[in-house]
Amino acid sequence: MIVVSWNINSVRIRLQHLKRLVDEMNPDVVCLQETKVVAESFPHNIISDLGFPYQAVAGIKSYNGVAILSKYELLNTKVQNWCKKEDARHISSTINFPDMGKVEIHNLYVPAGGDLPDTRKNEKFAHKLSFLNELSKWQKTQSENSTKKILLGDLNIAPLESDVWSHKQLMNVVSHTEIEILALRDLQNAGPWIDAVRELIPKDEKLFSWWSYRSRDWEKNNRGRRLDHIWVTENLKNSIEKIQLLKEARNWEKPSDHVPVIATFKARK
DNA sequence: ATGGTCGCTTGGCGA
Repeated sequence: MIVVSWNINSVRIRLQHLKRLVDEMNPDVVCLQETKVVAESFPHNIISDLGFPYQAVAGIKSYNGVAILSKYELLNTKVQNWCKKEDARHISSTINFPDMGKVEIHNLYVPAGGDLPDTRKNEKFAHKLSFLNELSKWQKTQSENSTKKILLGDLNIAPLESDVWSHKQLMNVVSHTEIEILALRDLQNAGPWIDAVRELIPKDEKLFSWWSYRSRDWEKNNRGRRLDHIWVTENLKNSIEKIQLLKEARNWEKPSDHVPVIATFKARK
C-alpha cells in the first residue's frame, strides 16, 4: 500500500505533474491539498484515466480544496467543516486495501495562518489555532478502537527544529512558533497519532517538504520547512516500510512549492 | 527591514 500526500497548488495546472508522480511511484492513493477548484470542475475523467476511478473531492472557488484519489473504492466519505466555515479543508474516506484491509484516511489542509503570529492582531492566525483546537477536541471524542487510521496533509506547521532551515530564525515565524507546535502536539496526542515520517527518518536529520517560490535559487539556499505530514495510528506503525519526500519534484517545470510525501506500507503478520 | 513568486482570476487575495 502506497499513500501520497501532496499540496499540488492547483490540480488543473499540474495534471502532467500528477501523471509523472503516478508513473514513477505507482501509488494506491493520492491525497491532494490546494486543488483550487470547485467539485464540478474537478478533472475527474483525466484522473480516472491515470488509474484513479475513485475520487472524493471537496472544493471552493479559487482557494483551498482537498481530494482523495484511489485505485480502490472509497467508503464512508465525509467532508468536515471547522470554525463554522465551509472552506474545503478536511475530507476522509475508508479504503479496503487488498493487503492492509480497511484503513480510514483523513486528508487535511490546515490554514496557513497569515504573517503575524498574534491571535489578537491577525485573524488568520487565530483561525489556524482554532482549527487545530476544534480538530483536537473532536479527536478526543473518537473512541479508540482497532481501526487503522492515517491522518495526512499540509498541516502548515514544522514542529521539530530539524523541520526548518533555521530554528533560531523561524521561532517567531508562523509555522514554527511554540503556540502552533503545542497545538499540533495536542492534536497528535489526541489520536494518538504517530509521525510516520520521523518514525523512519532520524529526528535530528533536516527534512523539508516545502520551499518558497520567493527564493531565486531554492535548492542552493535550501530555506525549506517540513509542513506536510503523514501520521498513523499505532496499529500501522510496524507496517511503515518506506518514507520518501520527493525533492526532485520541486525542480519539475512550473512546480508546486510543496513536494509529495510518500509512505509505503507492508502488511505484517 | 523588505521584497522576493506563484495561482486564480482580472483587481487583489492568499500562500
